[in-house]
Amino acid sequence: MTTAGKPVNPIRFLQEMSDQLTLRIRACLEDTHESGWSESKVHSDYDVWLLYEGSIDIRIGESVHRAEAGDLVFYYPHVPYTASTNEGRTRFMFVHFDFGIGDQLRILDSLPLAGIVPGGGLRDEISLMRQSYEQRRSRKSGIADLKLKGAFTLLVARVIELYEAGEYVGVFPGRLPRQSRSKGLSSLQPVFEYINRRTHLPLRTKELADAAGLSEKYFITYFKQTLGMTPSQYIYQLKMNKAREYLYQRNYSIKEIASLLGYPDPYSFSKSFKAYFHVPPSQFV
DNA sequence: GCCATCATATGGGCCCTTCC
DNA sequence: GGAAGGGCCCATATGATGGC
Repeated sequence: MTTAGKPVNPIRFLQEMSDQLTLRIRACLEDTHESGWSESKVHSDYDVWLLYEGSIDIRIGESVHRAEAGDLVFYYPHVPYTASTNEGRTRFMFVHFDFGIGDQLRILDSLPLAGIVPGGGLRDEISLMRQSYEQRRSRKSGIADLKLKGAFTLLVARVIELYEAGEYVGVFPGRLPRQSRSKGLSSLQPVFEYINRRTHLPLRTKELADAAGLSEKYFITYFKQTLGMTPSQYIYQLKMNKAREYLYQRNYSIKEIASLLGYPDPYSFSKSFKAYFHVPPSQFV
């Protein structure tokens, strides 16, 4: 997890906040088009296409990108595009979805994922996705929607993983107009670093605001706008995730963990832990 | 976009008792 | 002895609102 002093990139943030992430599929359908088909659209949510057959040219601004059969196309919200088929029939699955934390439904905007992901690195995940989709379509499983969501979560996670490994970087523009006015996660980078260096100490919002170079009140508003949670909620979740890890390691007493996480005593830590996990730390593992 | 004020809610420190 | 749980109280965080 977090190493003291090490910068928190958006992927590390996703990992640390994974308990709180929500992925909501708004629509998942297949489409078939003959050559000559074209559409110009702007979506209000994330949109992924899994191309089964044929190829599609996607124009965004002045640039044109070609997706071939097997590729995945990832669109970010509010980005106008024109898609058109080439020779022969084109078949693809499209998925509209939200991916976020709390009120913030566009948490992926901090990562350059929008673009055409070569299918080679996604073969297993796409296969599972198609299988789950087919089960839902044929109503073979009573929990098909849940399986589809699981498969799609794996697929999105794999795209993020490819980006993290340096094997893929999206080339489509991907910022919401509203967010382009703000500085996003990058301006909170000093705050994440500050928090990571001091998880063993009590942290005050005022200190974090100073680290960000903002007034305390504006910092809270800005933080919540960017991450969908308040600074104290973020720190609380971070500490609880760390507490869980320490307990799994079985190397520390409750008292030691309380101290490692900046709690003045084990009572306060225990109270916080139970409020979060609904189980006292002694019974957690 | 940024900041200030104010009322209210909440977290956390401390202490004590109880339980195992 | 270590940990849980509850009560009280205070400091701090937060939300609402409005101004520049």
